[in-house]
Amino acid sequence: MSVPASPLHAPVLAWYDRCARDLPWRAPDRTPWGVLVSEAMLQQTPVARVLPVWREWAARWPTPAALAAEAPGEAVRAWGRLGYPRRALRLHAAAVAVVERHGGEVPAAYDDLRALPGVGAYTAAAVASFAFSGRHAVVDTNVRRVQARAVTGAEHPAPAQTAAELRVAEALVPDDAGQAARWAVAVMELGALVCTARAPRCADCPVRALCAWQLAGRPAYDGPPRRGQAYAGTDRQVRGLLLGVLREAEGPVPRAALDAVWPRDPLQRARALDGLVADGLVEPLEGGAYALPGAPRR
DNA sequence: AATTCGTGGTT
DNA sequence: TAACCAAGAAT
Repeated sequence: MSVPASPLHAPVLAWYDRCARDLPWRAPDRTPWGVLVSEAMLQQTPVARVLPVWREWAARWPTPAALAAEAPGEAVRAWGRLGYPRRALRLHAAAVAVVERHGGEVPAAYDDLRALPGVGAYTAAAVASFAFSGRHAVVDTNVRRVQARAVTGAEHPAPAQTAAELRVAEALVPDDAGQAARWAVAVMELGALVCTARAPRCADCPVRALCAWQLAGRPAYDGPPRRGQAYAGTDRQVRGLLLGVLREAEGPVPRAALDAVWPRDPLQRARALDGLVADGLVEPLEGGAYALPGAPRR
């Protein structure tokens, strides 16, 4: 029997039991691989856009071995418009690594997960917690925001994660591993549904009475300015346009078809294409055509 | 440690 | 409408 270490635990856990979304990667029949796929897709991409793609992947590649047997370009193609397509490449590489290093089973240990391509501190902790009920501090943008408000009393967390934040998160992890896993998913869900960045639904918050930000009178954010993400006209936009052509094409695409999507700046276009090739997202073929990456040669 | 890396919905 | 924001990772 574990004693709650924080008054936040009970209300947040009760709220989660009542209000949690019914997401397929939380279903009883989920697999660790399905959890890992969901976490990769959810890095910087909203749940609503991940759902249909995740279902497609779950049906097509139900195991790491199934994905590992495909050409990496198929993962990039099936990634669709989720954004940051390097994630698709890394997830494919992670599947290969799981087959080679772990006999095709997604590992449960944090360090083994963290060593997989595309798996950073957050994702390793999330998979270890959600798929294996491991005891870890799972700190994403939602958790950072909930902590900033409920614990620290600030409207927004600092632009980058601090050591102090991690200490707060670790101090909040319940002693019992099963409870820790429930807490991890619950506090994250609270940040996603109630303690949102722009217009928090404080009237629906289970810890409103305990929230340091509420008790301080909801002071406005006074930290360093948070930079936005420019997109129009950037290399990222050009890369997206180029890769979009290759994704939609059945086979190799002539150079001219790529040139057509960004005619106004050949220099930038070349830089973007070179970058895609350097990242392994695009393969130059003999004869001047381009394609999504095929099976690695050995 | 600061940048780079997509895409689209919301306000 | 332009800005903001979304379960980050790698370098």
